[in-house]
Amino acid sequence: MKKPTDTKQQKPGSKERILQTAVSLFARHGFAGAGMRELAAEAGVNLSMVNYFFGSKKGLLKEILDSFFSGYLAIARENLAGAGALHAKLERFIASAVRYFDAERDSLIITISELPHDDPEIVEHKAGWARQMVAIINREICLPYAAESGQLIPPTCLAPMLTSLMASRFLFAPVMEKVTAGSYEAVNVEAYTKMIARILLQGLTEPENGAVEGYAQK
Amino acid sequence: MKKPTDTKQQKPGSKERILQTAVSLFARHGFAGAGMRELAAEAGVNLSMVNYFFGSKKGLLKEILDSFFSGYLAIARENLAGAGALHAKLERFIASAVRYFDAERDSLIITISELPHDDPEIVEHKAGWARQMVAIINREICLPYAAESGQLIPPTCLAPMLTSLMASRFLFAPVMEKVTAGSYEAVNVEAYTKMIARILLQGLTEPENGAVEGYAQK
Amino acid sequence: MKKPTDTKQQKPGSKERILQTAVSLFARHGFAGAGMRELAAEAGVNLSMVNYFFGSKKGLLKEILDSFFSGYLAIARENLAGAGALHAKLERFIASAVRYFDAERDSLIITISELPHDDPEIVEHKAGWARQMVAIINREICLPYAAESGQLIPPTCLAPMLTSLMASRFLFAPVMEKVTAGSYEAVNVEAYTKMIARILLQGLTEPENGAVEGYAQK
Amino acid sequence: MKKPTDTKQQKPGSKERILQTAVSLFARHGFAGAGMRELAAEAGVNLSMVNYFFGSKKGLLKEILDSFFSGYLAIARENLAGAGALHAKLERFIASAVRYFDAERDSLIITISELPHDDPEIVEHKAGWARQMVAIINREICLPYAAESGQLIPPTCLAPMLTSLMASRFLFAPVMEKVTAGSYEAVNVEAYTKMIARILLQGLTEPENGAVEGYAQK
DNA sequence: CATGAATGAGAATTCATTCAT
DNA sequence: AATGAATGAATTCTCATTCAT
Repeated sequence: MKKPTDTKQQKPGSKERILQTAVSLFARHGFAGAGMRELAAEAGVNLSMVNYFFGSKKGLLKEILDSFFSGYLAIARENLAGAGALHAKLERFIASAVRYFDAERDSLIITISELPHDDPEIVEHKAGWARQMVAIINREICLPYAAESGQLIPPTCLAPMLTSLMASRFLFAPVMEKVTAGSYEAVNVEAYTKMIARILLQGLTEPENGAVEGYAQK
Repeated sequence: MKKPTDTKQQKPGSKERILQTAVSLFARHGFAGAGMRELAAEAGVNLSMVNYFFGSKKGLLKEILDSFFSGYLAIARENLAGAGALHAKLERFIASAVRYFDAERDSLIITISELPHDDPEIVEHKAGWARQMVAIINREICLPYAAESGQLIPPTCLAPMLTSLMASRFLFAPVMEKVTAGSYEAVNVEAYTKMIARILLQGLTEPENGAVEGYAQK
Repeated sequence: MKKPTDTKQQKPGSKERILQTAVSLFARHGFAGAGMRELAAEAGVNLSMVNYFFGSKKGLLKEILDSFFSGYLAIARENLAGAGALHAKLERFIASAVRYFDAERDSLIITISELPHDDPEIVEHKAGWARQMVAIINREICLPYAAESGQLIPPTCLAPMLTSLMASRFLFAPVMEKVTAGSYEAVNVEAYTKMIARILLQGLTEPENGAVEGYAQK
Repeated sequence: MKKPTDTKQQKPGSKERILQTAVSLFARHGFAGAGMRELAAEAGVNLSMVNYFFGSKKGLLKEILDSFFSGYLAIARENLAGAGALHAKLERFIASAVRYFDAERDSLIITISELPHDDPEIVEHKAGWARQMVAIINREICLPYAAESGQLIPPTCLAPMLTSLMASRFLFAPVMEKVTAGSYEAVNVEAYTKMIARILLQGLTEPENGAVEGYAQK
């Protein structure tokens, strides 16, 4: 029945298409605000297929969260673990994470936006991932930092701070685009990464070197 | 005939009660995820009264956003404007803003969580407030900072960064509470404020003085 | 939206204003389709006033029906009763009735459109008026006509026919205006009256004289 | 799995059953006055099925209007087009149309009753059909009649007149039944058709032949 | 006369999900 | 793997009406 030459037949990859469409839709309307009818229509798939593949709407959300968290966690592990100066590791981590956030904007938005909501099933799911993340931050940043500086920053504070700071650009994007009438993207991701790294490592005061280069000013 | 104080009416403050309940409910379930039935029940009010007072569910959201944004904006104006060293003003602003975020946790969560969603009516509403905030940040922080350091940070980047950083604790709270099994609040707001101010002003490296005091460790 | 000479205080005649607004509103949206909120707003009156004056929405409808029917009945009585040739009386009646329909378009539309609907309370109300109308038509048209021609047309057939025929222009107006793109009114009421009288008295065949004068052709 | 003897199985034809029930219900209560709950209950169908099949309440109305108009239009085309004397064609048309109106009473009532209401979406829908009807009336009646008699009757006047006249019996039926206490149907459809044809072709005056036979009086 | 708050039922529509095919 | 019909609860919002002031 399958005709590979038939252009109308693009059935292969329904599951993947549902997932991608869901990511886009949940990011745009929020999880609760997105409808499965719209999802099915936009993915070009029969409505029942969503439940067939993912069990339920929540199942879809979990898969998206899992995918995002596991990627984020992997980046943290790769860049923060091992030997090396703390500030160098942090710089590497920020660069990788921001690049990841940029590539997975929609998943990031879903994850962050759904964070405060209190569906117990979902909260526990997120907590599982967060625990791992907090452990890494604690081991690789907080403890070394306390050792060398004497200052103790709890990882349950630092992890949110770091993540929020790096995510800010993407969370606020839709509004900021309206504010600047479209020129928001003028600051590219590399410049954005440098800003964050500088602020996080040196703070806003006492700049030692010149202006950040790499982002155009219109 | 208007009496600002409580009158002898049988249902004192229905409108106010609806608003407060909505804030709590939207923060817990998200705007789309909250139902007006539940809202009415929780506020002890007839379902129709919501529409009677606020026109629609969106009207309710707008009122919440307006209230939060106007307070945030006022704090920015009060603490950032006028003479004084940049870092001192920033420190003041952070202290006030975090205190405000803490007092208005739910409204903060609603505002931040709804930021990326794309209802045109709401986006434009938020953009109006954001424009004002960006203008202040630009005038009071970005421009002075560029003058003294030569570094240019666009206000459309800095405003989200600042806000996200200060909001992180509250955004992640429900998940972090699960992670630390309830001891998240052990870090009090003052300590949190100091952390943010230090990071923002001095960065994570080159600590000059001792550990942050003021938050207990269990 | 506001008349410059008129102040906000236009309270005299609230009842009358409600009635006129209701006529217009019911004609536009149908009785069931019109809302009392809209009515109150359009009449510039507090919602409760409608019930205060008319008891209920149905009471308002009854008053409108009564007003229209009584006028129609009076015209029938005035023009059909008494001596004179049948065709002369009919001609007079048609002229008066069409003029009346034209002046009371909205009430006519309400009356005709609500005719088939089956609210028992309203049906009985209408039947009361219809009975009187049928009696007149029978006495003044059907019986004389049967006497002179031998043909018996039941008044319960003739009354609807006459009324429908004369009302057709007004019933179909909104649609016909779209059909002819606004030039529907080019045929004025006098010409329309003559057409109906001619058709009713002589039929479409065997015309004896020239074209109807009095309506412009674009 | 199918049990042909199972009387519980009444699933086939849900869509058709909804349509028929809607016709009956809209005719009884008017479009706005009819509720979809009642419709679903009466059709023995889940409430959601209405939207599933017809998209919306309006969609249902459109389908009813389309069905009625297309039948009416077909009758006009079949009976009025082609060669033959005008009066003969008219007589044929009236006979067919009245028979059609009789068979589709409810749809007729819906169509006529909703004519004056001003939902733009519906008005345009109706205007599309009316345009076609007017064109036929013009080509097949008005123009030939003007040619042979010198009298010009605009089709936008004649089409409503004809339709109203033929519809009068059905529009007024519920009220007239109350007036005559049930004997309204005594005048059967054939007699009614003859009356209309006679009036339309010869008028009420100058009867040449005897009384109309064919309707019994009980 | 007039108002504004309040009510409870009901409006149409959409929801996520299921099931038989 | 895929479809379309079906379900029943839930959605937001509007309805006509009432009542105390």
